[in-house]
Amino acid sequence: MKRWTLEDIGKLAGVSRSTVSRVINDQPHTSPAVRQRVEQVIRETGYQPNSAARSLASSQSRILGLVMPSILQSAFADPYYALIIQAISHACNQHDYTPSLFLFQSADEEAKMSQRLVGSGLIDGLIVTADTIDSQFVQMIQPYDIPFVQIGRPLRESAAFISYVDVDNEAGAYLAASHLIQQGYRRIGQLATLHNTAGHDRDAGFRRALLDRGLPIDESLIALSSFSEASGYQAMETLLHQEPDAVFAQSDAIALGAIRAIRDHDLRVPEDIAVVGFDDMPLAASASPPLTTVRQPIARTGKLAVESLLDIVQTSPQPARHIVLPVELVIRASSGAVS
Amino acid sequence: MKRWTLEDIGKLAGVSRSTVSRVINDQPHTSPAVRQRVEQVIRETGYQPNSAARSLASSQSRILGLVMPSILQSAFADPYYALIIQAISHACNQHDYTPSLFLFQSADEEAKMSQRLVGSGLIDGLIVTADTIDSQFVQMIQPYDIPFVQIGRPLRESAAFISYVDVDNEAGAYLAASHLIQQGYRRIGQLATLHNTAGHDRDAGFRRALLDRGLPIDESLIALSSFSEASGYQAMETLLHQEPDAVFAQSDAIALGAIRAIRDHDLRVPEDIAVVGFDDMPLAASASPPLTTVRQPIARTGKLAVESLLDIVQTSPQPARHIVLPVELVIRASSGAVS
DNA sequence: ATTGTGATTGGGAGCGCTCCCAGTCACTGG
DNA sequence: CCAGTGACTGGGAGCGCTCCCAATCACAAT
Repeated sequence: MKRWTLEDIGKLAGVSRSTVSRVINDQPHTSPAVRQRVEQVIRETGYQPNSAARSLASSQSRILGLVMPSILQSAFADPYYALIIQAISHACNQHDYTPSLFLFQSADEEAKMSQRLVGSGLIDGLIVTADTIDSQFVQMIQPYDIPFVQIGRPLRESAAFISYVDVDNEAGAYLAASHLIQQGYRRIGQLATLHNTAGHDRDAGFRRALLDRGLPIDESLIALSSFSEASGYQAMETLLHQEPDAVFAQSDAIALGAIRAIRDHDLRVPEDIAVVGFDDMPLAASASPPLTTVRQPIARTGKLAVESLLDIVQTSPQPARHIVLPVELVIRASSGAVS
Repeated sequence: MKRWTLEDIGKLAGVSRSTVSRVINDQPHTSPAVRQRVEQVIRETGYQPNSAARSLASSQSRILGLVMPSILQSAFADPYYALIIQAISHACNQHDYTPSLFLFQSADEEAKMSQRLVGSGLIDGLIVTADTIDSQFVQMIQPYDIPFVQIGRPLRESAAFISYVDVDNEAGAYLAASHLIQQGYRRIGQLATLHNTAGHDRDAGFRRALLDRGLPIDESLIALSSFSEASGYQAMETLLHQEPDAVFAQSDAIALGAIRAIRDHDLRVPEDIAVVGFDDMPLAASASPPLTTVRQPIARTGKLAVESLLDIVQTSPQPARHIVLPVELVIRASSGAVS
């Protein structure tokens, strides 16, 4: 299978390299007749432009980097990442961009790779799921003027200069907690992760809901967890000593772990303890009992991250944009509201 | 931050473009003194070779494609994929390659993208997690002589000409079933997925174990599932009617779903029904009860896939290589062998 | 018929690298 | 002392595209 070049195609179609290029790039100034002939030849030959040559000449690679810094290592198994990766991949496909993956296993690897990442022109832009460590990684890439957007609000004050896409974690947690309060629960616990801004914001929303309804905030009812099922299980076991009548888990994985812990201690959900999660993962609907949770639009998040990034890549520098997507409460059996 | 070129660096170090190139690519025929001076300048300037130019001149992109065809869509949330992606990413980092992700949402997208994928020279090689649909995708890319390896044995007879890395699914299932038999269970069910070769091989191992011990194979004790927790739950509910005393689930996710179903029906694991899974996902150890399962070396699978692929990329055509990794049975409480 | 206008078209000049060959240099052996 | 031998080094010639400008052409206006 021969490797065709623009010149070859031009020769076959009886036109010049330039004209073929115009046809391929959908540029104006080509007569319909010529265009058609060229397209015909391209179809017949199965010609594909060489991407290296394109990149070199245009200094655009049409590759986007998807960066997940080292901290996430353990949490990476959370289906959230699978979904966000899927969404980003799909958006890239649609825009004829290629997503490349950069998972760092250690700070060293992170430092070494990020140099190469931004200096070599390999990628046109970066999507960073940063969380806690944005400080390091983002600061490292700042000097290079490479376009990037974060998924999730950055922790640092530099946030104003950084474009990001996030969901309204605070409002979501507020909804979740309010719902529990409305159901009549009073000793409402929280399984919190303060590792990242999502965790902080959810914590803030939780507290605001309690305050709004005049409930006291009992710190002993807040147990720390990380974003995993196993960790949720452990945190819930601790929390059980405080005898909560309901619990807001900062993610569905945590909630599932909590439910397992509750049941292992011969208590029932929601009769003894109601549970609300966050994320609305596919598993939430089919859990036992079906999980009341805050649905966040993961697919939209990924899509918007790609599209914002492309906007920045394709136009000149522009002010940072901050997108915050709404969330909604999905009420199922685990919070006692439906039988 | 200036974009340096080889020529710039050469000028600064008082040598030619070619010499700098030799230093960067670790080629011989450069005096230590010169080499050192050049390296010094590179360090000071933070020079990074332009990858587009490199690719164009060398016709090597140092990018590897990771392809997950459309069928997997739904199953993608299985932590297996997160782990394999992590392993591949890590191996790529180590070898200075960049992994790019190609997830196809539909057969159309698959067809359209795969053209671009193999024709444009964007990638040096492909890792395909193919399963059922290998027939289509692999056949599509065969004509282009692009190097690729599959993860998981191909279904088709063309298997002999395709390089792959797989785990010994048959032996694993055999171990699992034998273990149950040895524990004294007799009505042993299976939650099977026949979607891919892994499923077929596990089924084969399961049957061989029963035959070897002189147990009858009762088809009504085999329920079909796909690779998800929810699906495992449903399949187990069906299987419950047959009153098995033990069940082999073809994946941990399925096993977890099965356990949930069993408990929802007020039965106990392992007292009423013993459960064995497959994969040894992180969750398996911390499940309730901890899950007896077949551990497969996912990280090694990914690493070997990358390394086999690089072997093919970097050397001339060679016979297809078939790697089958061993698995081991990890005995925990869910099979009744330990309290 | 002549000039002007805008839409098309062709080709030169790179993009920054690798590959290859020819040239340079210091030594060696005859 | 000179050809012969290596180890180095420099620079030409692309890789296959995009970008830009000059050239061409058809057609309308003068």
